[in-house]
Amino acid sequence: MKRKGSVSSKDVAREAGVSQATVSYILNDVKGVKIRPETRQAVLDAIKKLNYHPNQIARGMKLKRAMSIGIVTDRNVTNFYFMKVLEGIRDGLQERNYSVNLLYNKYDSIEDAEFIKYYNSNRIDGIIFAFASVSDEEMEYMDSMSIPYVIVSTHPSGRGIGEVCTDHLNHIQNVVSYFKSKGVKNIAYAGPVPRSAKDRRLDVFKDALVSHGYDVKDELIVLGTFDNNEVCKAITSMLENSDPKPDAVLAASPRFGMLTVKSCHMLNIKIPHDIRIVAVGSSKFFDLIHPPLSSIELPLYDMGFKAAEMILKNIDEGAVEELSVLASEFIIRESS
Amino acid sequence: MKRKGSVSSKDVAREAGVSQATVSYILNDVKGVKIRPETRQAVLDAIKKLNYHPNQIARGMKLKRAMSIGIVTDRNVTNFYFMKVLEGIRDGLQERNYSVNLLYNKYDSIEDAEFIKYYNSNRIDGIIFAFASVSDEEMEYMDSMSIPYVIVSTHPSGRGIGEVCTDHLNHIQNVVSYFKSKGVKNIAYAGPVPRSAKDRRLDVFKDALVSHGYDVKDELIVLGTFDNNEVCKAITSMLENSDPKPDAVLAASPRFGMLTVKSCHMLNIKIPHDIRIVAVGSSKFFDLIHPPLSSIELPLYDMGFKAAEMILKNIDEGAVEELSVLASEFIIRESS
DNA sequence: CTGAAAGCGCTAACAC
DNA sequence: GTGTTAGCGCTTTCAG
Repeated sequence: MKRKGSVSSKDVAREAGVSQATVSYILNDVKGVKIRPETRQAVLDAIKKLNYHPNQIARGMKLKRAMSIGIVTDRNVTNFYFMKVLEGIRDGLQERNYSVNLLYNKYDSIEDAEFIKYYNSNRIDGIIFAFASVSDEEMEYMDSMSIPYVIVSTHPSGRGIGEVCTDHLNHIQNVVSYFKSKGVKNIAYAGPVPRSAKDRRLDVFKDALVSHGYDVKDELIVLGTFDNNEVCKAITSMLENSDPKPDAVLAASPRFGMLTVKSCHMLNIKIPHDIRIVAVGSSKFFDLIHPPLSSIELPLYDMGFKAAEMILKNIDEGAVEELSVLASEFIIRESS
Repeated sequence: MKRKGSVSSKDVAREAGVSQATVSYILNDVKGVKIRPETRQAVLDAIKKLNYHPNQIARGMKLKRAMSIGIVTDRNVTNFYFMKVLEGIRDGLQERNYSVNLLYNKYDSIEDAEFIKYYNSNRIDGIIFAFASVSDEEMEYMDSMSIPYVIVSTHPSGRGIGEVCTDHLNHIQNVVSYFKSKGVKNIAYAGPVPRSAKDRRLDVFKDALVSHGYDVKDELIVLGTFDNNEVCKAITSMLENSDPKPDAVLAASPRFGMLTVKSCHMLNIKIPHDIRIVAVGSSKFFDLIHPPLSSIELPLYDMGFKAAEMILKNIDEGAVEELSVLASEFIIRESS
């Protein structure tokens, strides 16, 4: 399959009666180089006429840039987050003419991780880990190879630099406070088993309880697995058997939010009449269920956009930017 | 930011005491070229020792290939589908060392659509439209420029070649038949206003009704917009006011499935006791609600994978493959 | 202000 | 079997 027109800057130069260099100068707005207006116009006309498009591969070759960023995520990434973040990343990169190269985080030995290979073979100039689990080993390795990367995640990875996350934990206080203002007596928690000490959701929740004069009752805390059925069982069991019964639940993630609602439906518990529910996280789906689920919405698009800015800055200047914490928002829908 | 090692095939050649060409031959397993085992080994050793990775940009430059495929989708693509398709595409491309370049379908004039620009500037070698709306104008333009592209969608675009879709329509018959076997008297339909004559869901549904001896009752057909609230209103209104009332609903998409369930919850209609529901389409979310929603599951991963194969074939051989129709599956969960 | 020429890392004739 | 060499399309000194 041959490429159609394939007109090069050489063709443009010939057509305009100038040299290739001049074309390049004009195209890249090289500073310190002044081009006579009529020359510029001639070149511009030639470009139009020939429908010329600079070959980015060749450009990348010369500049030793792939003009592309690897976005790595886990397989089966929770759909709740990913697309919106990707949109932000895309737009952020687009402004500087970088493109999105989607990769997955799966490998046996770190040396032959896909994203490392891609970097080594010059296919990407840097990496954004988008809600992927990044191990200390990985970070160490990347640092040692001085591969530019940025991590976007709900909570800080501990790296401290080149990292985008949100302040959603702050809102847990607000949620508890909101529950209290509604006269809630017993607040339950449903969330995943913390996979690392960095995940502060449960701790913050407990603190919030205490600071609002609630007791911390372990039987009102459900820590679930990846298995939806098991989680449901755990939640329904808590809902039925605990004493006292909760009249509010904080769900630590979108999935747990959905499953809490599901559990209530199964037990015929009325939301928000019998029990109020708020989920941490964003999802379009919160509007597709009854009642619409209140939540702490993450600034997903902005997180992606910011991550894009960061990685480009990192690549350009070797600049290591601080941790960037973006504001989330407590949105009250009908479930609370 | 300088690149770390940046060792080239020239370095490998020097290290192994051979020429660059030999290195290239070995790396690419060029047919018709025999290499002495010890030479090969020496080169392989040198590669290991120097930690050499071929520069794909340079390679692409020589081969006039970007080694990358543009995946275009609509902004705000429904998360229901996209990630899984993407996974299939990725894996399909990966096998041949092509990568995924994510693009959005948004432009004023087709000539400066992002995907056209990307193609023209050699950043992508072909395009996969993944659940993006592709207009006739677009197809015409792409064909006239002989840009390789493949369309993956639920229903045929009408192009007839270079296209991946599913046989989910066939299952609509099965669903109606299933409803009948359960003694259902009145089947309603909830789906989006058909945006093109290519969308045969409603027609097929009507045919299925007739062929199973049901009457087609217009008041049991709800055609909704993109606005979730409006859709809910329309469905609840149908549920409450139609005479006779439906005791089953076929929802034409995941979103309409979710909204039908929501409407029932709002009206306190018991599923599946009072009404049975089946949705066309796939979503992880069907398991996160009560009751889990029966559905016609699309082979999303396979669709992506197939699309990847197709586009590569198209690029390599200029081969235009036929329409590929993959099998979907009627999965009965608890809602029906 | 503009042009000539070198070279990025790789592949593919064509030599030997 | 393996080496020589000529570019791919672009940017960028360095001359003029």
